[in-house]
Amino acid sequence: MSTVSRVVRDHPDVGEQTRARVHEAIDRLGYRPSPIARALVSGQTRLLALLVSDIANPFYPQLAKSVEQAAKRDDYTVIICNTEDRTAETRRYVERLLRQGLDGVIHASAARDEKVLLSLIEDPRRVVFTNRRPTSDAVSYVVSDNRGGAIELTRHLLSLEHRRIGFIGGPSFARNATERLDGFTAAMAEVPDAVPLIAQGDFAVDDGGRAVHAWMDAMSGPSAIIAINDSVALGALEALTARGLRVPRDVALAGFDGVQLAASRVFDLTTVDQHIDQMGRLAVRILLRQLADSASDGPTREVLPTELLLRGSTEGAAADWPAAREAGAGATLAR
Amino acid sequence: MSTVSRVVRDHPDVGEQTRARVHEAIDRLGYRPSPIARALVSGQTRLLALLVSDIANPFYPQLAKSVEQAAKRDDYTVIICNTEDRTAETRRYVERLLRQGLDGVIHASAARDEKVLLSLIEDPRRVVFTNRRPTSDAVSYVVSDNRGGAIELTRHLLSLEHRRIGFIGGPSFARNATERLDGFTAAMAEVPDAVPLIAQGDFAVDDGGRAVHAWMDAMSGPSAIIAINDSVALGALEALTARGLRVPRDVALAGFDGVQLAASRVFDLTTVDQHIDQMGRLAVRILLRQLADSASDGPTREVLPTELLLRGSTEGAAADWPAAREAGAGATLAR
DNA sequence: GTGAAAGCGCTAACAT
DNA sequence: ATGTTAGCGCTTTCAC
Repeated sequence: MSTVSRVVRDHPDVGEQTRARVHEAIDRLGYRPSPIARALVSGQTRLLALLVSDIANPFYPQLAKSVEQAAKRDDYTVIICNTEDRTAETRRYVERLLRQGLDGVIHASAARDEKVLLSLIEDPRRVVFTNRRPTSDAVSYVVSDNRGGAIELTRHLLSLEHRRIGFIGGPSFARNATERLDGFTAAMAEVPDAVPLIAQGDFAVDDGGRAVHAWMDAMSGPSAIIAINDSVALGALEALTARGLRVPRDVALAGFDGVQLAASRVFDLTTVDQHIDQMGRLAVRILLRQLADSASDGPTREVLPTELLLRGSTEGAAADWPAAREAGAGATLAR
Repeated sequence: MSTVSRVVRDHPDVGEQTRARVHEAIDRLGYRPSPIARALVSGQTRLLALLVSDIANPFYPQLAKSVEQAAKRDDYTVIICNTEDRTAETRRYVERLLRQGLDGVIHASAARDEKVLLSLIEDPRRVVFTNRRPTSDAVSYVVSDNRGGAIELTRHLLSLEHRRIGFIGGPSFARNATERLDGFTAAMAEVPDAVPLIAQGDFAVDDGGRAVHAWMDAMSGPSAIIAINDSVALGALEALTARGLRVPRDVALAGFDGVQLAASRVFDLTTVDQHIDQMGRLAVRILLRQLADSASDGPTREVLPTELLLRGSTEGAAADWPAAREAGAGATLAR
């Protein structure tokens, strides 16, 4: 019995021929070890949780796909958990899954739940943060260079002679949002007559619309808008369209993330590509390494470069504000 | 020990005061039963799998959300599995998860993998199909009235005087696709001079574009297009836009599913609403009932009514074909 | 009604 | 190098 166990797990202490005989018997009987029994004694289930704030945001399915693919190569199963940025949800999921024998967690939407998660898990090596940088410095993470990406994008808009630039931000508890805002602010400060307009949002499509309407109602609209992510940019595009403003002729528009949808000709949205797949794969690799090595070297911190993807929504020449504001019909899309 | 077990599971055979004493001890010691040990002996893990063909198709995240929410009310955890419509993936997932003690499966993308799944699971009461109707009649399902929805949509287009109507279909192994095609064909047959144009696709965004280009290249374009789902409609819209054709003025366009994105003003897409949330909730309810009741009444078969959502992409009057085909600039969106 | 004992399918420690 | 033994934390007979 224990010999079988040794063979199955490729333990060295087993004779050549014994191993062969056991292997023969195994696939003759169609024997499969029970992960449950194994989990009971070893405490390892090969289950990972991926925490995301909103699976309906196209960014997360893309991330989930890459995480899932990377994990399954090492025979791990990924459970996607929708936190909606609510700490209670994080707690519910993690408490439950921990009892189920969860091995590790990738948190792609660290927010106010960061401390709860860390205290629940106890061992910080069982967690990797991604997308949003954690505040704790005892834990590994893989994030994009959000600040740098925002700077690059903002400078591009400035180079197009935009001066009044609106930034539709995210919630202050999300580090990716604050870092992007920070980059925006820094880049704007480099140009004397640049006027930054800042709106608060919540990563949701509707937030984009709200911000646009508020600006335009106040007759103080920007000539270019940067949205905190591609979904919000979509909401902004909707609102602009509804008000008869054309992109990019009346208002330039850019997003952040680089979701596939943004590349669609219908949006043709300039955005900052996060290389989502790479980020997901790397997060998995780091986590699995930490789970395997008992050696406790410090946390791994990766900041991936972003890539500015120039598309039609910011194309063309300077914007002289206030933008032409013919009401009514046919809003034209990029190009 | 066994008494504790009885108390935890609300077993009747336990004295009033004993129960009280045990409860007291339980939350004094902070005792939590181990699902793993429980699974080892009972064979039940409260784990469900949700099989989907492509999590990046916005339809599935929406479905997953509703399934997940419904399941967690009964303390079940849902694992989302991306099959990409490949039987091998289904087998991999299900074999693995079964060993992990999977309790049940909701398959939202039944395809060529149907038989494999059923043979792997053995007990058909552990499976519920949704979205795509299965061929087996031994198993429960919840699907929309795809045929009826397609008929209603097609008739609407016909009532707008469209006669050449294109249908961008899905793969023949997907029952929802064939049922929709069937409805389309039936409705077209009701009108003598109606000319159905049929293209094959694969539920992906690109398929919409391919079909449009093929039709338009052949100079035989339809005046209205029905896409097999909202994603494909997006692809079609892209392609139409690229060719300088305006929706709905030059070509009317409609989708199927009712994903949130379709409601966006940027698309303003007429579509057939599947009531995704309701479908997901119902699938869970049926599955959990089957898992609980050992009584083996036959499979439950639910066909939910769809709802035609009229929006700007099919708005307005008759289309006289061939559509105006000015090349070049500014494609205008609906409204 | 309650406790004792066996055992779910493995792994780890120990003996051989 | 291999077999034996003792659990992992529960549920389930089976006595009492």
